[in-house]
Amino acid sequence: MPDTTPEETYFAFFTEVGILAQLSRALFEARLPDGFTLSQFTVLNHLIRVKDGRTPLEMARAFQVPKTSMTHSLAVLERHGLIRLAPNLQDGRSKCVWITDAGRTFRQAAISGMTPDLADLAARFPALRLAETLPVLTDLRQIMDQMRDPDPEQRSR
Amino acid sequence: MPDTTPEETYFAFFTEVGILAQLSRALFEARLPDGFTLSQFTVLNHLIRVKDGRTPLEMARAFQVPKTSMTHSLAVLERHGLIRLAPNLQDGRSKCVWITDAGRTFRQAAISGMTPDLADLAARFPALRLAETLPVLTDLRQIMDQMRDPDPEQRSR
DNA sequence: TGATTGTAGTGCGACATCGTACTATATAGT
DNA sequence: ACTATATAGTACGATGTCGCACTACAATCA
Repeated sequence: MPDTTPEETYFAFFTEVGILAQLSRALFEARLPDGFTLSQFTVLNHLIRVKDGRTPLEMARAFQVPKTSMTHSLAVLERHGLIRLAPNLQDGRSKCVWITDAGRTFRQAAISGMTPDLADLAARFPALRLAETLPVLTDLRQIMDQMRDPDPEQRSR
Repeated sequence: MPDTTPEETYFAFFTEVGILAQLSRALFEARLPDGFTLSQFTVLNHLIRVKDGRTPLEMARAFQVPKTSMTHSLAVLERHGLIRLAPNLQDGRSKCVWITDAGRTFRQAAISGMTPDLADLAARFPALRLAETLPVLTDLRQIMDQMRDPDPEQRSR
């Protein structure tokens, strides 16, 4: 291909990333019970991978979503008994999010359900090729994270 | 890091891709007029990059979204005069989607608006590093595309 | 301590996404 | 041609996303 400007490269890159995100979302959601959402699973996963006991706002920031969206996701998860919202003893305005046993079970079941799909994928496309790109993706993500509007207010995204 | 299974690599990869998609979406939408959506811009962009005159269903498949979502996006774009829906002479059930001059202008303006952000990004993170990952992303996307449920019905995603 | 300002979470409304069910047209089988 | 089946698009309703505005509490400062 002829000359490609850096901007065009970024444009193409984000286009691919967007499509891949959509495809993987579909893949994952197909393995979740009924109408559970990827965001809901992602929250549960975060509570285990990172740590639970954090506040909703901290989690909203971690996921780059507005806090109102996080409120909604947490409400759904709590309604299903997958998390528990406890008062924050350090801050009366705030809360702490804890995953329940049911939540752990749910997450584990979801992961078990997806693993065959991922294995299938890995059989057709070597994970090593992906592993090579991971550092690039991570670095870019961190840079974009720093660049994003440091708006101290409302919006987290 | 210790042993990593291929499934874990895929899991981590999709996690990064998801976050990057979210960050780039925010970046792009911040440059679109009022309440325009990334999906709407993406449709316009597709009409120029690929070709207009296609049917809504073809476009829904290209974007991996359900046809009802495409109906909605097209309705919004048509209401704003950015596209035109013409009857399909080859198939009375169908339609053809054409971009209007206003649509071309809108897309060009949107791209111009984003270019500085991308240039800014490119200044902090070399586009070349991204370019190296592009073939991997494209290959994976194509494979996932082939794998996806060839459900002849309803759902396109 | 009282007043001001900042922050965490939520109620609400607008809009996007998408599954179900329906209509209109096309295609296949006889 | 006639019937059965498949397909393109849409109306509608349920739910997710998110901006705005509000309340409760915290932190700062005099």
